[in-house]
Amino acid sequence: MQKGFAYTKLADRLTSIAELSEDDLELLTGMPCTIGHFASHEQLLRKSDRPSRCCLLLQGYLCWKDDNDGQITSIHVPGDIPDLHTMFAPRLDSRLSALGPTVVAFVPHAFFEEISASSPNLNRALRLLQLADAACLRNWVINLGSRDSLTRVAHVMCEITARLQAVGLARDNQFSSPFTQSDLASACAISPVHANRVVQELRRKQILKWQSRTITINDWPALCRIACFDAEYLGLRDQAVAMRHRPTTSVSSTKGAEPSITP
Amino acid sequence: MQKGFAYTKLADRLTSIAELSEDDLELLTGMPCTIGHFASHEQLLRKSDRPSRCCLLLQGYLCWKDDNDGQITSIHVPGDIPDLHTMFAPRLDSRLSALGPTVVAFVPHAFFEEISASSPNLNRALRLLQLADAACLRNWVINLGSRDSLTRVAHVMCEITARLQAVGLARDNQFSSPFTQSDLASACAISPVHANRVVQELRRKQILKWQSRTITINDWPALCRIACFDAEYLGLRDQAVAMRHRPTTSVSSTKGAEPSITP
DNA sequence: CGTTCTATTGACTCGATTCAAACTAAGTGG
DNA sequence: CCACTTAGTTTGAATCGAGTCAATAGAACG
Repeated sequence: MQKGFAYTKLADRLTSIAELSEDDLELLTGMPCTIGHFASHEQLLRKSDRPSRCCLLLQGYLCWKDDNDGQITSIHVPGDIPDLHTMFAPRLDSRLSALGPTVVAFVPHAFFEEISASSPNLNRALRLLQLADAACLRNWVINLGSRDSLTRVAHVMCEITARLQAVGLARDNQFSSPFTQSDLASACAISPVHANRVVQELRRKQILKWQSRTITINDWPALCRIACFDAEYLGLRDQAVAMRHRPTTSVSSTKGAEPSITP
Repeated sequence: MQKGFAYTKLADRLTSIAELSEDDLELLTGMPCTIGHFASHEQLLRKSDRPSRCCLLLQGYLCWKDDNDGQITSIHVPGDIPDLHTMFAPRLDSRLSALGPTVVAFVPHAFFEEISASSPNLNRALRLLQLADAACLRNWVINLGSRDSLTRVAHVMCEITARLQAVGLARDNQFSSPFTQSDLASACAISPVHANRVVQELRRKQILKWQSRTITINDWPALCRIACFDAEYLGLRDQAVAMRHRPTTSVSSTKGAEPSITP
């Protein structure tokens, strides 16, 4: 059951960026994995680790965080494989930590090697997954480099929302936010105090709500406008297509409700 | 002659990050390319382009620059292939421009596909080249996100120096700087005026000289200290090894002197 | 039901931006 | 070869966005 869940998450993500055949999806069902649960701020990978498996995020949020200053350099949502690059270069220069409670499927590097060798489609999809991460990084540089704090925060909100939606979550513009305002501040490279003031401004403008660990985007167009957000860099295909193999389910209900997997 | 020059640049760069056999190097010599010259601030790739070839930088500097705000997200030195990712996803989200006059070898995507298929070593080397770019991006995020202007500028200086040295340039801690202080400012996400003040501070502290389009690092250890620079993220192998197939030449003389290639 | 983590508020400070002007180097054409 | 033009660098003064510090309020958790 959990393995089937892991399969679904990966399939959703890969089909959001590349076209896969029925055979490709069939190959994915053979994915071996073990499930791991992590508490908020727990570290999945440290700088010294030399992993031989990847982390496929199933539920919650992960982030890459610099060892020295705690700067968050990327945020990941279910379906992502934040450490896919460890297949080719196992060296790490920062740590992978959980933002809120998370569920992860550990998949041996070997599996991805196999499917890359067997299917050109899957090989391409995995490469695009890596490129999407790189594109996000470039966008993150732009965000920190040339936008004021309000725009930055809005942009991070937009990115999270869009990426969740690409894998069938947050369809109603609402998603769970188990992370703190300090986490948001680390992502936007502003102080926690100022992050709070910006969030309040977004609330005052009726653009979003953030209460009881849930964020609701009330005015998506306005948020995008403030954020200068253009989803193109995410490399997503037509989103309707992306969900084709998986009819709409209750997944889109509030707080990122999911098949419950408890530790 | 020029083709041989292009071969050398690529070989230097690839051996700086991966071990290659004699056969691998032999394969590289078959690289087809056409040479292109560009003036300062000229654009090699625009957002709308869908290239079928890569740019191997032979001389000078290239940078990726955001279309909207001009933020520089990465800087490239000879031996780099800034647009290697266009092989897999030809979409661009920013523009590739020259920082100062540059010489570039255009290499068809097909060539890299061929050598990746023929040699696992080369395949790995090219993947590492992409990963090194991603690591630089992550580092760039940290630079903009959590360091003050002096540290940022120092860090960019360190990165350029280290990357030049990895391919046998700037061995005497001196290199040509055809870019302006405004370019440096765009890279560090500070105002041109402030960039100037920071450069002056580095000069006053006797850490570097910057005159007649040449930068000389007088106090490398001090610069690294200010910059919090640790070259590990560049993914370089032992630098002595990297240059093994190419005995020291006059390349290391001042101002990045090179076999002259004129338009 | 207290402890702890998170969010909120106000006052003060500071790094960096902006604007404007002056200065210098590097081309360009007569 | 010099006068003119243009691009780049340098300087000072005023301003502002964001950080810091410190104290309070509120929510979550055992």
